[in-house]
Amino acid sequence: MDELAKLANVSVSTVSRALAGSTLISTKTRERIAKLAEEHNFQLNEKARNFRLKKTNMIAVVMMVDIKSGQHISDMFFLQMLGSLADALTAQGYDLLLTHIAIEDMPTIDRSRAFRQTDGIIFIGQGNQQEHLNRLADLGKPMVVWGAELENSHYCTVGTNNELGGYLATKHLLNLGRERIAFFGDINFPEPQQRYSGYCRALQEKGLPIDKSLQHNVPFDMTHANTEIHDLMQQGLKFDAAVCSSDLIAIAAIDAFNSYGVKVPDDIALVGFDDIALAALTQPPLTTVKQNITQGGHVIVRKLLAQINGDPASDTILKTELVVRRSSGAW
Amino acid sequence: MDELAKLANVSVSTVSRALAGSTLISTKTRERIAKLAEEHNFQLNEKARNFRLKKTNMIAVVMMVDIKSGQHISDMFFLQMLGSLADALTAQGYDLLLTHIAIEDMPTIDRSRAFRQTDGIIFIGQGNQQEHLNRLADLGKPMVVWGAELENSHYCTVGTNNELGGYLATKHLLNLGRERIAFFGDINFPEPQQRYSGYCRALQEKGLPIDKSLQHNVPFDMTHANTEIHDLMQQGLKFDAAVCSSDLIAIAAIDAFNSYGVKVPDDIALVGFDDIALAALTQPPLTTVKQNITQGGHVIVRKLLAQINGDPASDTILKTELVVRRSSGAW
DNA sequence: ATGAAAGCGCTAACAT
DNA sequence: ATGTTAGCGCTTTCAT
Repeated sequence: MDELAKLANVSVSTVSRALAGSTLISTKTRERIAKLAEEHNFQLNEKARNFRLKKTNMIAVVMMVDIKSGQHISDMFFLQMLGSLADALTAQGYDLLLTHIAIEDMPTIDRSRAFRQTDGIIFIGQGNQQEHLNRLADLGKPMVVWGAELENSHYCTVGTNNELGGYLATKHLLNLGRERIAFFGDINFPEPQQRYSGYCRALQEKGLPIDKSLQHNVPFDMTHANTEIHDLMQQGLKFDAAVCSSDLIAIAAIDAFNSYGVKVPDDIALVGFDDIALAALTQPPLTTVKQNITQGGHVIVRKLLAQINGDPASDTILKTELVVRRSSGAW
Repeated sequence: MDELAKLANVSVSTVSRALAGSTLISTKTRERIAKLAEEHNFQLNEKARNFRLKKTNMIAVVMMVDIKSGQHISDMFFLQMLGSLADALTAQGYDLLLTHIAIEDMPTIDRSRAFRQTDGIIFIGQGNQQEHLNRLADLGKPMVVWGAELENSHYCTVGTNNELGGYLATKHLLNLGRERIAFFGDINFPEPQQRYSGYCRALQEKGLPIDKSLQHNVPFDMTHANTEIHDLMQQGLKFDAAVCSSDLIAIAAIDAFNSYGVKVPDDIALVGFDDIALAALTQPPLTTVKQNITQGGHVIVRKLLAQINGDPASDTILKTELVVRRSSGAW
């Protein structure tokens, strides 16, 4: 910048202002400097700028990783969300710092570079870490969490209407004449829990009892989910339909059922959750509750930037709908 | 840090050195300062540090996005790789800056913050952008590309033995008595191209002719792949096996085949590529060429850090193997 | 409309 | 073993 100033026969301040597009500088000088910068391929030093402005123009996105499985909370869904966030952030001039954190390390996340070196932080999924997330939010860091809206959370959440999703899925199966409907999803986690609430509401509305033996805490990781559902079949669990807390769980279920000669949808009708691209191409294709990922990513970024600008940000619950394909036996 | 210095009755330099663990400082003082820092919850200002050291401790990971489809080059595989890279980088004290770039923007990537604000850059997949990648490498930026090793590339590549993978897949099918083997993968891209070479070698070894009508430039995006394979079936392409350039293409193929009443593996035997977690749970489960993603991520990071430290980094071709499951009809 | 000068928080060469 | 000092490249207040 110093060199540019010499070349243009002005001071560094003028160059700085010109490059920043300040109206204090005459249009002529501004253009002259812009041209020189271009010619000499001058690149502003971002590190110095960030340092001076105490900004980073970076947002951390945290993927929590399960200790046991070593797997991401929600594979393909997560990737699509990441793409959507990357797009939305780029459009706003922010970069995306991706952080891979084991759940066990959550207590010390506020000391991590990812936390300190960014202007805001996004969590995709809150796991069962509400307490830690509350603590972080109390530190005053701009923060948005994708997932279920919770009663006593101190942070801004954006998520699908999980309760409605669970309700729609279950009602769909009930309308098709299924009566013993299993629920596969870990209700110790907020999102599956809300989906389970919707499941219960649909049953109650129909005057059916809630049979707790039909709910199973199947994990999100598809390999482990598969093992778990195998075990259930082994134990002789009887049911004619299942609501799954993710599409990958549904896929894991189809495989487990096949091992026991149980056909989807004839013997067991299935509904998934997410509507990832894969859902349309499984055998059979999945009836599933759609989460609007693109919209979700954009809303998350909007809420986060609002906070960075000092504005309050309210929770958002996105609309959802059922996508009917063959796995539920509707046709 | 100024405050800490006052509290400890030493100079800032002493604090700086103590916190950096310099042996110049007596153990006693060092411990005293460490304790004070802890007590007062002192956090070193990374922005200032990075500025001063002209380092960022950040590595950019670029995901190229296809203009046409708006889809990532290779969904699930990509996510697993991302996780592996995030782990390896974190272990080395680096953060991961994720960049989502449309292929059309490759010409200007060297002006992006992602490029200028990081100590190194990783590309997952080189698409057909070899020229641009060469140009970037010539700029002297530490850089590693996951993908095929190419004759005239100026950059360091790490990748699977694609040729061998294609060979193993094809030979496996030939050994099972299949003779009209299709190849699904876009050979305008280096990796599918090398896999196709292996395919050709296996056929030639067996004394069979290369029938170009059996090779089709099916895209990586599974939805588009599905459409494409539908078309091929419609056109009445006759074959009894297929080597697919990714597991997702294989899954898309199974769905397309099912629409025409064609059964896998009875009517058509199938081999995929990647061995993503999903491959074991599709219907039928996929025989596939395994890419060792975890190892790949670690090697990429090692090669990149070598470059950052000024050492030369050579290309690496990782071992690969065939994982046999039901889709190839071996049992 | 432009320039001079201070300073962001840290590190490191140089001095003691 | 510790302190003094300069300076990284930029923005911005204050002066002109």
